[in-house]
Amino acid sequence: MKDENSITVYDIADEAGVSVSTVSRVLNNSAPVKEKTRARVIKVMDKYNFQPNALARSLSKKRTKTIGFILPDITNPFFSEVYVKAERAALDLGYSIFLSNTMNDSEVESIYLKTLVEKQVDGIIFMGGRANETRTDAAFAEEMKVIMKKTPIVMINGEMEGVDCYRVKTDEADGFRKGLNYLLSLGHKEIALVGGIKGITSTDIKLDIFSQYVESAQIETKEEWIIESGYSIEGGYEALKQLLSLADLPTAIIAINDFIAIGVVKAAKEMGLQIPQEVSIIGFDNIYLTTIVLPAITTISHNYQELAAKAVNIIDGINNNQVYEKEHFFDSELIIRESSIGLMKME
Amino acid sequence: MKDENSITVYDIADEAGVSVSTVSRVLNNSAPVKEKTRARVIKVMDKYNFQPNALARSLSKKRTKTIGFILPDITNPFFSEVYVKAERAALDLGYSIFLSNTMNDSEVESIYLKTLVEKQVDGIIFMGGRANETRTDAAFAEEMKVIMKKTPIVMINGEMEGVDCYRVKTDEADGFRKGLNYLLSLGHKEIALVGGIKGITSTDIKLDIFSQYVESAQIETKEEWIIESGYSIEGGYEALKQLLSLADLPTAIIAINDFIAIGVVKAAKEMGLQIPQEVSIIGFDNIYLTTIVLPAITTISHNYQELAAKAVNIIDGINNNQVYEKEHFFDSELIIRESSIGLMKME
DNA sequence: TCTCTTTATGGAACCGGCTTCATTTTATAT
DNA sequence: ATATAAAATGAAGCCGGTTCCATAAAGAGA
Repeated sequence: MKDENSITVYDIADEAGVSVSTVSRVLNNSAPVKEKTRARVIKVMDKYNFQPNALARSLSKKRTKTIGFILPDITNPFFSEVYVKAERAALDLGYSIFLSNTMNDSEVESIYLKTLVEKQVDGIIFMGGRANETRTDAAFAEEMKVIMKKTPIVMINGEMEGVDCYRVKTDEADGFRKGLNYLLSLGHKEIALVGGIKGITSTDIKLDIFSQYVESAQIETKEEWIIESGYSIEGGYEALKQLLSLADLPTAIIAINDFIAIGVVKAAKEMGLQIPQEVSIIGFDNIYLTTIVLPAITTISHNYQELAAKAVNIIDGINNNQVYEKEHFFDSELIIRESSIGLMKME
Repeated sequence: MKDENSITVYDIADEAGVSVSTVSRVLNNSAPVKEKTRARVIKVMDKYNFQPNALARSLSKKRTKTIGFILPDITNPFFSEVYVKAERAALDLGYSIFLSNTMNDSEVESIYLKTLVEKQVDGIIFMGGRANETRTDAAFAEEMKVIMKKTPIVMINGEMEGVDCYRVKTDEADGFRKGLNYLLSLGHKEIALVGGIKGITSTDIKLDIFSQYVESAQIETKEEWIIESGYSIEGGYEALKQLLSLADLPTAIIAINDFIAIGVVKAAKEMGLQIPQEVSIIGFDNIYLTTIVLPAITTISHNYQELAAKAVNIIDGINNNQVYEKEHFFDSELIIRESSIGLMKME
């Protein structure tokens, strides 16, 4: 008897007195096998606890049932929440996922990209980092294009100039409007927009909508109330301090994302500003942290589940010769919690 | 010219006028190649943007440069923070990681285990879930043993009865003593222990130490102050409510982990109990959430970096025929923040 | 210039599956 | 029982690398 750890189809075939073709057939149910023969083969497989070597299979099938997922930082709940949904969808379809944290290091990003391609992944899902900068360096776009010839790339909530990959995304414009409309419905008119970085898709979209509301006079704002302070808790923290140094405050703040909103809440608490009694605030993304801070933050929720599942489905589909649209939008939803209240109730 | 997406060493060899052996040599630097020849081969490779197929390489080398990482939930910062460190260590050694979220579903866990083995990973890192239940079902232990014959398994901060895999772990006993000693040094004596589940290693260790302190009369506690309420924020939340229903309160609470501590803080805020003025609290793990709540939570920090790196190094080493101890301990550190203050200052 | 090494290179088998095509076996119809 | 169609199985090559072994080329010493 051979070393039990390297049993191959040949060993199984030998002992069962059949050919490897037959073993392969029972393994994959790829063609009819007489019941008696099948039973015999299975018995031998069980005896040795046979597990086929996926490398060999993938090599010949040219499919690995593997997906690469690239994101900047999995400890960031915004990314991890999409990731787990994607992983679940992948599991259902029999895929495993190589997770690649780039930590926003473009060199690391390139290394991972290269590795994933060498490992013959069936597709790559890209989220955040360089993948959602509106403008990107030409070299990187070129890199992506070369990969796309061979491996489908799906971008989640991102857009990359000059790269025509698949994109699944929340309709952020619509979601942002939902947030704004909610504030308006509460009677707010003097609104600040906090957070973001110009040149990043998710910021640009929101800035744009905000301007439209201002132009149509639905919102009254001031230049100093639009604070471009990134995407982090610290960014929100600093922004509120900055706001508090001004002569007059808005009655409501809409944050670029939940981290910013959380930072604002944290700063408010430290500086004795009451939320929502003195200022209402609304976030974006509905990461679970919004429920553990006090007050829990009203926010806009993505359809994580659908979004992630779609990304995975596209990759699976492409590998089965299906054809997909390049762009797919998903709904968002207003999640009302405690950080925003009607203007009347305030103060 | 062939389809540019499936260039092989044979194509390179042809065009460069050498044999595949030579191409392989320049690819791996596995044997000397005359400078002129090497240059010629590299030139052709560059021309076609050649990327070797890692499947084929792994098949023949019997090494995949791939690690499987199994944990219950990557959205949980406790796990994700270790994960990213492991991923970084892996990247440095040229490994990719298959991340597998089990969501505590043992069926999913088994599927992943099977898949990872079929994909021929060079090793599996296991964290949480069934992997740290002191007692586990025999079938699962058996499953693990079969895998271990072929694939090294490293457990992080876990222990599984009857499974003699590699283990890297924080010295939780020592860490917990650090926490307890700190509270004592602040003058606390009446202390509650909140959270955990008996039968899980990290709980059992702490309960044990706590008892020792009680027996040696360093701590005065009551039966009702020891509340086994799991590992979640909700668990901490409920536990504090329970404590508040009692006739008398401890002056300090030591939580099984940071989530519990955060839940306690949240409940305290809602119920008007001042922390740390009325009760001090200390957590365990040093997840980053401890810094975003108010008051920021005093806690015990693991040496994530070292822990994760060790797990990866062991797998890499075993694959290079090195020999390692089965168990490796790492230091912890007391992180003093604002949730605990001296007994004198309280009230 | 002619052995004797040393260094470079090529040929072919191998890693462990899958798949096409040919062949044998079995079932169906006459 | 015989011709014919259908089902089951086997043989061999392929997927794309690596590596051992043998041969050829280059360099060293006499």
